[in-house]
Amino acid sequence: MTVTLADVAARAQVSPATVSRVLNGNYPVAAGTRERVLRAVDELDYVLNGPASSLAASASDLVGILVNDIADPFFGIMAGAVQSEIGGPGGRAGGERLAVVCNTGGSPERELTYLTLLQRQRADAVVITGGAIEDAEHMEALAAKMERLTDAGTRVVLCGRPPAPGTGAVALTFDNRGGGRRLTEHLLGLGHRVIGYIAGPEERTTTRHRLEGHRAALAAAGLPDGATVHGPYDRSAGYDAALELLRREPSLTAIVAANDSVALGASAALRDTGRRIPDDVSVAGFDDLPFSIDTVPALTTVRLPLHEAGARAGRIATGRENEPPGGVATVHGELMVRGSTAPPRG
Amino acid sequence: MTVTLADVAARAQVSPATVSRVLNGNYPVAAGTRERVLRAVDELDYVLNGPASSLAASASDLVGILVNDIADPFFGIMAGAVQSEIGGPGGRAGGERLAVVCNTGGSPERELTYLTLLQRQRADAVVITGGAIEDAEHMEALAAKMERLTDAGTRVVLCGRPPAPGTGAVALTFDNRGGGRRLTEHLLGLGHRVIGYIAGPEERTTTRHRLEGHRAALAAAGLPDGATVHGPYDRSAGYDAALELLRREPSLTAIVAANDSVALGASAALRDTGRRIPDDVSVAGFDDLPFSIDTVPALTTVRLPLHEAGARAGRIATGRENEPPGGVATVHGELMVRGSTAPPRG
DNA sequence: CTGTTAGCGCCTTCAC
DNA sequence: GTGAAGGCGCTAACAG
Repeated sequence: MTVTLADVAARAQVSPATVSRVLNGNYPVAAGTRERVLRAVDELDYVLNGPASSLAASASDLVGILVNDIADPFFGIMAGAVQSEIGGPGGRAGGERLAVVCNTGGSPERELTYLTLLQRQRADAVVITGGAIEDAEHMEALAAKMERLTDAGTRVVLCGRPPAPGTGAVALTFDNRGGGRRLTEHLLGLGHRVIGYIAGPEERTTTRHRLEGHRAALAAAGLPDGATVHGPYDRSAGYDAALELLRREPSLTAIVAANDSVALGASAALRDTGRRIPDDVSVAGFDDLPFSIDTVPALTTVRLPLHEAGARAGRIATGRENEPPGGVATVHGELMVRGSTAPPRG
Repeated sequence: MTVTLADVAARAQVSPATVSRVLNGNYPVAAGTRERVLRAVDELDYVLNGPASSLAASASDLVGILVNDIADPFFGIMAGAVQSEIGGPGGRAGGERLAVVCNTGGSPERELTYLTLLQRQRADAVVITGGAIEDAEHMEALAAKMERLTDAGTRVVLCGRPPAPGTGAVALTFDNRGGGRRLTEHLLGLGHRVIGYIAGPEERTTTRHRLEGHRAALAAAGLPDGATVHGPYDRSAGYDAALELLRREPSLTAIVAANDSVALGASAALRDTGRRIPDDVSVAGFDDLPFSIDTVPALTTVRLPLHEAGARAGRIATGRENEPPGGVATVHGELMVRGSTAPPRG
């Protein structure tokens, strides 16, 4: 008993094709006819059948967005930005595209599964956010999957992830290495010599690059690698890791965290153990999430233009912006020096 | 070109119908046959055509989630929880649902537009998060739309929004009024008598209920309404509003904010104007977002079980949990007393 | 500018 | 347990 295009056509006394043309707006239709059709649509309260259109046109208005965790503002900001740019005119059937957000939880299998699901939906485009997992087998499977997607006409854009050559995917890479390096250079410049590092999970490009940047700065200053602890990118991991660092290196005067959430946890651990920031220990994060400016003292960090990057990814994904030369663009971070870092005592 | 079900059938030497049955797993198929089919699927790298299945089966595996702003953890947490329960990857073929997250930005029109888009996709279910807009015309249009959705078999679940009687939608309502009341009672108990209130945008149920709870507590204590400023639910609005409150009511000893982000901004304003929290002014928020425990001092607030509520909404939306009696359940908040509130000086 | 004619790829009664 | 047909609702050539 659902209303179909044919019903609308009958009521408007035109052919189904004409109704389709009016609804998709990509074909010339006489104003009077259009008027009649739209009125019929309204009167019958007709809603186009998406699956049927997609099947017939072999194209859908779905855009997939892969994120590690949508509850994490790092991903939420990018996802929101992508979304804000994928709609608008130019698309089919009113030009309204829908964002399918997929939480991978950082799991390689789910990443692949979601891409298959998106492929099944014949998604118009896919934006994959966040760093990649550095497992040879998975990388290969992922590359194959991305290649199949691009072959099928689905635009694939990596946002905050290194390029995947040969897959046809466009990459907006974050300069995690450079940001990590500048951050540590800042601490070295303040006079710190014993710096603990709380890294993210192993086997992730983001983790590795930020750590490499940190160590590059140390090496350039003639210093050896400091104590390092790995853990998830969340607050409680930062808390635990800070305690561990303090145990292993009681003389440290600064802690660099892999991201702001981790830095938040580390700060709490320092406070809970009676240390003051930055008087006793300086703390720095990465990303500059919104809350970072409101910590006390405000967090020194590296600002990543997450919104801008996501928006650009969305535009490229929907063909509203040309892809960067070579399909790769690097997005740089900006060092934000705030109150949580200061010269060491003594 | 693209591999279809028929290709798989040919390779496995069975009929298309059999392949369909294997893939959907809902009909008995001989083990040997299934084996052959799955091998063919694998060899041909076949991926089901979602739109085609949806059309034929007149059902899709898409679940819509409406949020005001996915970059806001309040919504991100709920969206993530819904997603974790709707049966994404991990299950067998057929039970894999995708979440379509729609950012309404709090706009009534976009809310309706997205619902229409979801209806067009023949979404399996729709979860609408966050408070409702209290505009008669919009409420009516929204109710009509929800009714049409439920009539078409789409389950509609409201998460953190008052019930919409007669629409067939299930509601998990937040007890904003009760939470707001308990929070203010806490401040009154500490001895505060001049309390400023930073409310959310007008014409939203969440705003109104929290404010009503606040005023109910004041009234019960025989106190008149205090100074109130309305604004968006974000940090900068809180900053500005706090300055405005201080101007209008220099003697206030406490500020209650409509939510934690607003409280964060208000706190910053207090600090920037040389006031100490809670010594000079107590501050309280609402929601207990993850960052709230890490502010200094930690924020007194009302904890809303966002994850639990979202997860439950997801289960109800996918029929894995029965709907509550009468289609309505109230979710209560918990007062979290922390360091940002203390007795007023003097 | 508008109607006619074929499918798009799959699911789903029916038979066997 | 499996195959054969019909149709889901729409779009996209073609004509006219």
